[in-house]
Formats: sequence, C-alpha cells, structure tokens
Amino acid sequence: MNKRSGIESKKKIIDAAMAVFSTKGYAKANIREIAKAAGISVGGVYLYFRNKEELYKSLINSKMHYIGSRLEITAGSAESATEALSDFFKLHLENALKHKEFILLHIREHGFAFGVNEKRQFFRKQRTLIENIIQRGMRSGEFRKCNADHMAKMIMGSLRGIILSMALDDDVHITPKMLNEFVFNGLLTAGKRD
Amino acid sequence: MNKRSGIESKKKIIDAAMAVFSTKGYAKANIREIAKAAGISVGGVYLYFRNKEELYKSLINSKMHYIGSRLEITAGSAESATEALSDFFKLHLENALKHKEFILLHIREHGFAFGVNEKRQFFRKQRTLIENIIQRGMRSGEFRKCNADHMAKMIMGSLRGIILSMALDDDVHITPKMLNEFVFNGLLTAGKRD
Amino acid sequence: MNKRSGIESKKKIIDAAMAVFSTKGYAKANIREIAKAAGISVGGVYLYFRNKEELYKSLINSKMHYIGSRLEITAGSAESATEALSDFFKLHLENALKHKEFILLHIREHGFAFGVNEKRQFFRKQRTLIENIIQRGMRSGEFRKCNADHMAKMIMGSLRGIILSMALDDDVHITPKMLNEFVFNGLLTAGKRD
Amino acid sequence: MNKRSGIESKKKIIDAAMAVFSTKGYAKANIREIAKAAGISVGGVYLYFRNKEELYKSLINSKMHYIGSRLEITAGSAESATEALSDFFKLHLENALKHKEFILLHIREHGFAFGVNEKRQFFRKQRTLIENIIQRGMRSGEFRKCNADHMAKMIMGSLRGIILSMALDDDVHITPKMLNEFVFNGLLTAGKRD
DNA sequence: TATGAATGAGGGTTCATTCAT
DNA sequence: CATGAATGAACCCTCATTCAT
Repeated sequence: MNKRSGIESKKKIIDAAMAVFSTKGYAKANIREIAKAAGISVGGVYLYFRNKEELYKSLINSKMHYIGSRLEITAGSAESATEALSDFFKLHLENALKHKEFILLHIREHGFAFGVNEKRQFFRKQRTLIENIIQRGMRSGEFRKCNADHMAKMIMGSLRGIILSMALDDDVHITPKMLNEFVFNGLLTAGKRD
Repeated sequence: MNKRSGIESKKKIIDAAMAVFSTKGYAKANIREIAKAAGISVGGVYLYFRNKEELYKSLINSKMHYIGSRLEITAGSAESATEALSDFFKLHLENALKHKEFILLHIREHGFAFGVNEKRQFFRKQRTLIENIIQRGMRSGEFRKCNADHMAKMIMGSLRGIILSMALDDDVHITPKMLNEFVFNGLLTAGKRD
Repeated sequence: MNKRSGIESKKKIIDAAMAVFSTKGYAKANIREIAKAAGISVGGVYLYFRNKEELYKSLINSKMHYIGSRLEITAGSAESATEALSDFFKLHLENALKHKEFILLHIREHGFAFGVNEKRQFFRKQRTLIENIIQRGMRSGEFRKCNADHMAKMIMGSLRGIILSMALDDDVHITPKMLNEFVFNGLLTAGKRD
Repeated sequence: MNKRSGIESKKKIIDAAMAVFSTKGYAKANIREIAKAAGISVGGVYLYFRNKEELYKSLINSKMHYIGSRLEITAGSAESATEALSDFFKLHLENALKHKEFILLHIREHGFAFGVNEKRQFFRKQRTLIENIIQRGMRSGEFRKCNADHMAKMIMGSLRGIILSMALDDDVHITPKMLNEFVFNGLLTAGKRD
C-alpha cells in the first residue's frame, strides 16, 4: 500500500496499458497483466478507469490528441508547398518511430471496437492538411495539375502503409529523404513522363 | 445429421470462419458462432481443425496462397517494366476489393498471434517481385536510377496502405490509373524535378 | 462429463439453487456453490439459465405458480364460507410445511430485487380469494358484518405472519384447527363480545 | 476535516447505515455508500465499527433494545387484559409505522446472517408478554379458555404478518381498532360461535 | 462423421478492509 | 480523529475444448 500521487499511478497505468494493449491487442490484453506491469493492484486500475474499455479509449484519445496537435502546429510554417509536405512527412516518420507501439495498436484496432469515429476523424484531418498543401503547390506551380482530393488520399494511404511496414517489418526503414524522392519525383525517367 | 463429404464441411467451416474472424477479430470470434454460421455442430469443427488457432492459421494460409499464386503468375507476362508494375497494381487493387474482409483480418492480426512468419513471407515475396520489376525498368531505361530495394519497400508499403485505406475508410477508392499516375510521375511539375 | 438429460440437470440446478438461495439469500448465494450442490460445473448452470438473476426469477415463478395453482383449485369446492376459509387455511399451512425453505426465500426477498410484481400479484390474488369467501359468509349469515376488504387484509397478513413464524422459529407450530379457532371465534368470552 | 465528537459521528453512521441497509439489504449495502451518506470517510467508519458485520449487529441491537424497552414499559399499566392487549397492539402498530425501514430490514435478514439470537429473543419476549396478558384475561373471565401458549404464538405471528404487510404492500393499512375487532371478536356471527 | 451437453480455467469487476499521511 | 488510495480475495460469466452417445 505504497502511497503514490494519483497522477503518478494513473500515468503508470497508462504506460503499462499501452505496452500490453499494443502487444496483445484489445481483446487479449487483460487487466491483471496491465496492473502488474503498472506495479499496482487489480483494484487500483479501477480507481482511475471505470473499466477496460474506458482505459483503452482514454489511451487512444490522449495519444491521438498529443500526436495530432504536434502535427498540426508545424504544418503552417513552411515557405513552399514542397517544404510543407516534406515537413509533414518528416514529422510523421519521426512520430512513427517514437510511438511505434501506439501505431501498431492504432492500426490494429482501427475500424473495430470503439473510438472508431475519433480515429477516422484523425485520419481525415491529416488528409485535409495534405490536400491543402497540394492545392497550394498547384497554385504556386510547384506541383503538376492533379485531383487534389485523390492525390491526398493516395499520399495519406501511402504514408500509413509505409509507417505500418516500418512498425511491422523489422527490415523496413524509410527516411524522409527517401519518401520525398519517391513522392515528388515518381519512378519514371524524366523524359518518359507525360 | 446430413451426411456431407468431409471436404464440403471443411469448406463451409472455412467460409464461416472467414466471415466471423474478419468481423470480430481473432480473440472475440468464438467457435460456437463459427459452427452455427457453417451449419455444423461445435464438435464438428474440431473434426477438421485441431483448435481455434489451427483454424485461423489454416484460413490465413489458404487464402494467402490463393491470392499469392494469382499475383505471381501474372507478373511475368508483361512487355515492359512499366506495364508489369501497372499490372501488379491492377491485380492488387482488384484483390483488395474482392477480398476486402480478408485484408482487414490480415492487417488487423498481422504481427500478433500466429502465422506471423507466413504473412511476413508473403509480403517479402511481393516486395521481391517489385524489386525485380524496378531493376528491369532501370536496365531498360524506363525508370530513373534509384535504390531498388528502398523503392520496392516504399512501393509495397504504399500499396498496403492504400489498400488498407480502401478497406477501412468508406470514402477512399483508388483506381489503378490513379495509382499509376502517382507512382510513375510523382508530384512535381516536370521542370522542377531533379 | 457425465451425460444427463437436460431436464434432469435443470431440475438438479433448481433444487440446489432453492436450497442455497433460501439459506443465504439472493445476494450472498453464489453460483459456484449452487453448481457444486447440483453436482454440475459452473458453466453447466449457464447452459440452462442465462444468469444468476434469471435462475432466481425462474425459481420463484415456477414455485409460485405451482403453489398458487394448487391453492386456487381447491377454493371453489366448499359447501360453506366457513368451510372454504378453513380449507384455505389448511392448504396454506400444509404448503408452508412442505415448502418451508421457499417461504423463507420468498418473504426474505419480497419487496427487494426482482420479481416483485409477480410476488405482489400472488399475495393480492390470495387476498381476493379471502375477500370473496368473507363476502359469501356475510351473505349467508355465517360471518358477522365487517369490512371485507379490511378483514381480508388482516387475515392474509396474519396467515403470512404465522407461516413466517413457523418457518423462522423452531418452536412455533400452528395447526389448522388452532388457526380456525383463533380466526373464527376471537379471543373474548362469548358474553363480552359486542 | 470538521472535528466532530465521536458520538456525533457514530450516530451519523448508524443513521446512514440504517437507511442503506434497509434499502438494499445487508449483502448489497456497501460501506462506501454508507460512509458517503454519513458524510464521513470510508476509513472513518472503521474507527467506530470493527467491520460491516459489527456495524449491522450494532444497528439491529440498538434499535431493537430501543423499541423493545418502549414496548415493555407500557405493558404493565393497563387496567384489564383487554386493555393491555389493545395497548400492546397500538404500540406495535405505531412502532411499525415509525420504524418501517427497520422492520423491513429486520424481517428481511431475520434468520440469516448474524444477530439471529438477539432477534429470536426479542420475539420470544414479546410472545411471553402476550401470553401473560392472555392468562390474566382468562383468570379475569375476559377471555375464553384456550391454550395461552398457542394463542400467544398465533397472535404474535399475526401481528408480525400484519406489520409485514403494511411495510411491504402499499395498499395495506391496519389500524389498532381494526386489529382489536379482529382478534377479540373473531369472524363468526355471535350465534354461530361455539 | 456428427452432436451438443459438460467442463473449468480465466477474465472483468466489486468491495470490505487497511494504513500512510 | 480523519482521510481515501491501495489491496486482493471473491464474484459472475464466457468460451475453447472434450467426449459419451
């Protein structure tokens, strides 16, 4: 019965839950293990979270807000669309490395269970960000003419997939530079492009 | 009750399991429901599969082999690298639409539970396919010089992510044409490319 | 895993549940103990009853219907109101002895938990029966003039209390004859009555 | 926080416990709620009562002694047995209205859990009181000859049941006058009595 | 082959009780 | 005296798995 500040305990639980949930997924994760990993009793978990679902949702939301806010802030301060998109990639890849386990959990349970709407919103927001950058790039002549909506969807999808690959496959590591080159230049030789 | 051939029963179970697993995920799916959906008794399932895990793995493998083989076969018959890659995309996107529920299951449980190695192998095989196409394209002068390994990883990642987006987000639908344009031409105006 | 007929198992559970519930009350009774007493596994209980509450309600209802129906049937066949009431008492006291443990449970949880309405209805029905007999008795001149509604309530209350006493206090045993004498004659000497 | 005298706190707890226990029954009542209702901390409860059981027993005993003593005192001062019994009924019915919630708790948990002996003793004492009154009445010629022990048991049982009905069924309200009439005169027309 | 009743370990959750402050 | 975070045993319920038929 070590006395800890409530905030400290809550934080410990969140960290432990993150580890366990992302390793096992929501359904297979169990409270006993989370409690143990947090160095707290089973009942202790229920002091801070009403139930398993609440704990999970709280986890997802807080992390998503944290990441989301960081991504938003940096988007505006770029000089050109190219640079903005480049920054966007850089941030996402950095985040991917930093929150690898969250990414896994996030993707794994996406579309299932709860918090679906929050997740969908998160991705949609990111997509809108990209779309805006693309339109800016087309206006400034940096980017070729294309359907910004479609392009944004593809780029966001690609980013997601690349991040997923990095999280899942140990031998995949994509740097911002590589990603830039890929997205900006495409695969064809200059002369072959339409 | 009804005498069925073993193969018939097994097939029914697999189909039912696919539906249930992809809807609920591995952990929340339960044998009772699968049996019911297959029109068979609970015990009947255990006549064909040693346990839940076995059933799941068998599912993943059979589907993965089926899809994988179809993808492999068609890869060789293209006239140019550009066409080969284009075909590859087309096939994958078609598959994605056709086996949407499998894709979801596949991604959801990827990296967790069992069958991880089989899944990894599947993706690696696909990556190698792409890598070969890229090298062929570079030799023929179709594609610009780049690190084929890196590029293959990025393309495979992108493809995965785009397929994932299509499966998860109702408002995302990417056509082969859109994907070609994106991957081949990149985002920059012709003049801006390096 | 002894194979029993479903009905046999269900009956065993009901008997065991009756014993445990009436000994401990609803809240303190636990499924493990009921299962054990029924010679069945915990999960087995849930094969026949959706949950603890369902088991309890099923118990109460079936028993109440059984007892209620027996009481109803015999009420009509009496020659006089005196005889009818006398029969009514006899039946209730017999029931009390026969279903002692149920009586305890019934009273204990009355007004609490679930099945309250069913219980209330049961008592109200009994009261109406008595009221009818009283009115018949007053019409025939057997019974003195009184408020039938009030009288029925008092008689039903008395009966309940006497049965309760018999169930709770080991040294209380009331025979139909004693009860008749009490209810019919009252306590006063003949000359003192108004 | 607020310094209170121990006695004040203890009283608050007892009142709160009475309310909660009688609403939910012993098993479902919980200390947290009692503490809250008493405006005291959880730990505070344990300063005055060793545990839940102790609190409950203390509750029952104090209330029972209080009620019991009031009933005893008034019993002696009656001029006739008829009046004594009448007073007895009046007091009990008054008590029933005044301590409705206690009655419910009392009956509900009677025969179970703890404090059984105290409860039994309480009722036995009341019964003895009635028995004495009956014998006095028979000696004075007020009451007809009967088995005083049996009669006392029946009267006590009836009283209990009537009080129970009043506590449980909203539509039952018995006045002392009604009860007197019932017990003293019985149901039969004067001429029909034996 | 096929059935489905039966098993029992294990998971989510509650709550009486303790104790550092 | 008083607090309330922490504990952990015990409860209800689920479900993969078995096996007598």
